[in-house]
Amino acid sequence: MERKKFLLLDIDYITENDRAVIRLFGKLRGETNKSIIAKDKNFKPYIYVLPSNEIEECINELRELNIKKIERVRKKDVGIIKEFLKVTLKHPQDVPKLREKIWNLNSVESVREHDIPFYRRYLIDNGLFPMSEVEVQGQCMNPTFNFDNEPCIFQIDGEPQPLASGLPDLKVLSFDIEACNPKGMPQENKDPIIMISFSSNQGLRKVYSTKSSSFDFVEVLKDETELLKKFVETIKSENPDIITGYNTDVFDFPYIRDRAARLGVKLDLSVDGSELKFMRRGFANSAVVKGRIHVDLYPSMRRYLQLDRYTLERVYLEIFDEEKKDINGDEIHGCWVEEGDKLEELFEYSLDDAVAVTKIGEEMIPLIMALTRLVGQPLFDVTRMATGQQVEWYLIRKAYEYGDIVPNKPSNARISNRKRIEGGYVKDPVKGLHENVVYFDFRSLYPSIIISKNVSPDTLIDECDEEDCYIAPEVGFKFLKNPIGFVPSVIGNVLKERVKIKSRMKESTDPREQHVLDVQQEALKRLANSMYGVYGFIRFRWYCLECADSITAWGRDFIKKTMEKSEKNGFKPIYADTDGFYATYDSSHE
DNA sequence: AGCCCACGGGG
DNA sequence: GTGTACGTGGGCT
Repeated sequence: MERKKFLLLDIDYITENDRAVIRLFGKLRGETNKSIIAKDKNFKPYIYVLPSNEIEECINELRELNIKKIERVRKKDVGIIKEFLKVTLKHPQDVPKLREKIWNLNSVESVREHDIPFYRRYLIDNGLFPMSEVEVQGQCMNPTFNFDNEPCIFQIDGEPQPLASGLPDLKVLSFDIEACNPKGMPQENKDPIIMISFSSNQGLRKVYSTKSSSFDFVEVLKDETELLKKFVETIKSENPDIITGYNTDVFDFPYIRDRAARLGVKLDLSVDGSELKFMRRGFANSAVVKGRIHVDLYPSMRRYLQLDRYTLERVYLEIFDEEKKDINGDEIHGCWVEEGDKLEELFEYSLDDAVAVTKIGEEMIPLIMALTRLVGQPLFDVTRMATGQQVEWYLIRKAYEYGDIVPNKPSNARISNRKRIEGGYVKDPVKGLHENVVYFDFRSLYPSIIISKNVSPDTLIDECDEEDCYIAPEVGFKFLKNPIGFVPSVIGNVLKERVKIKSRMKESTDPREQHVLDVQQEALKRLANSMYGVYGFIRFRWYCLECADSITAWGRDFIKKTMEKSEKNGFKPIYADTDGFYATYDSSHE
């Protein structure tokens, strides 16, 4: 029996002989650039069933559906302990097939945790965190692997163990393609790809094109087919852990897919030899390269920066306070046909785009990784999740730890019935130019209200003695003082953890360690910040209108009282919104 | 005011 | 893939 330690990059499952097999994609520790695919056949999909009254009858009805494994379990549901049935199924795809049938049984009140993807369930139940270290025990399936980028296939036998891990050394490869059309955006049915640029965090700088250049970073290829083959070859030989680009989910990868399909080029970019795939994620598709993490930086930038526009140039300027070389889209065709200096400029611009992406990646990926380790879902997924979703998956993991059954996602009908909540207190601004302006920041107001008033769906109560609960002003909703609610407890732990890390930062004398800790506390801050408005987010599993209304009511109350106090101390409030208020200071007051 | 639709990024 | 998911601003009615 062998043990392997590796950095967990990604996870999925495949079906072998009708059985679901989890695949952990990783990078072996100590062996640089060596990939591993660890397979686990021992994990089974399951759901929870809440019986309507007679539990034995429910078990019998489930048996009639040819379900073999049914266990009685006691779990909390919005704070109340209930007896559930844990129903184990054969294959993840049986869940969507059977849940409707089960829900319709007379003896069934509801079906729970039926929409947690299989690989996410695996991560949660085994306590594994992507971008952290994992140890597995088992046997190597291809012990003869010696080829440079051939992954080690490993059969897991026993439970994978999560390990504490330091900062991994990852290879990040960025790319950018150019194609052009005399007017407007290039069309994949007629406009060829004219160049592909690569840049890596290990110094690679390369442009491949079907036209030549005097720059030595440019290599000419005889046609577009060769260009696309070179694209595949470069990714395989560089063997990056992360592939980055800007808007690559929507533009570069789909364009490459379409051109490669026309020219008959196989896009086997993945670690397991499979081809480039696309996953539907609502309106936007995302490009999947198995075993490598494709990070389209565009959605992450939208989330992390507060800007008017999110072009690569604008984002670059914001992060580095430096203008990036830019060629207007409609000039590219001119540069390409005109050749000469204009073409040389285009080569420079194309490489510069790839390099800019690498630099932005180096800046942002540490934070993205810290957030990934918190949320506990694959980095690929986390970069494409809205912040509300990140909070939700964080809470789903916590619910598992706390022994709580996760609330179901609201149906579309329920979403349209849910009301968006009334905002915070807003005071119309006093017009004019003000001097000596100070800002009172309340951004931490909402989480502190949630914690101090124990605002949670499981502490919300209709009738209660006044001394045993907190009563929200204006709206009058009541929350039990004890026990501590699920969400307040989780937010409390996030804030406590952040305080701990900040104090470790102060104690540390190693600037490298300080930086790592700083990124960690920043991720915790962002997570806590995202928890502000979650009760009012209509698609949220823990949506609670009473909670949201109560929080803003306490918030308004608090802001008004603070403003009154500040006036007594010589400040004149001039404008207030939910997050704080601006005031001028009258020095004659002293 | 409320509904529908297009847009973002990319070349 | 235990899928099918955004938020907003403009034009129109």
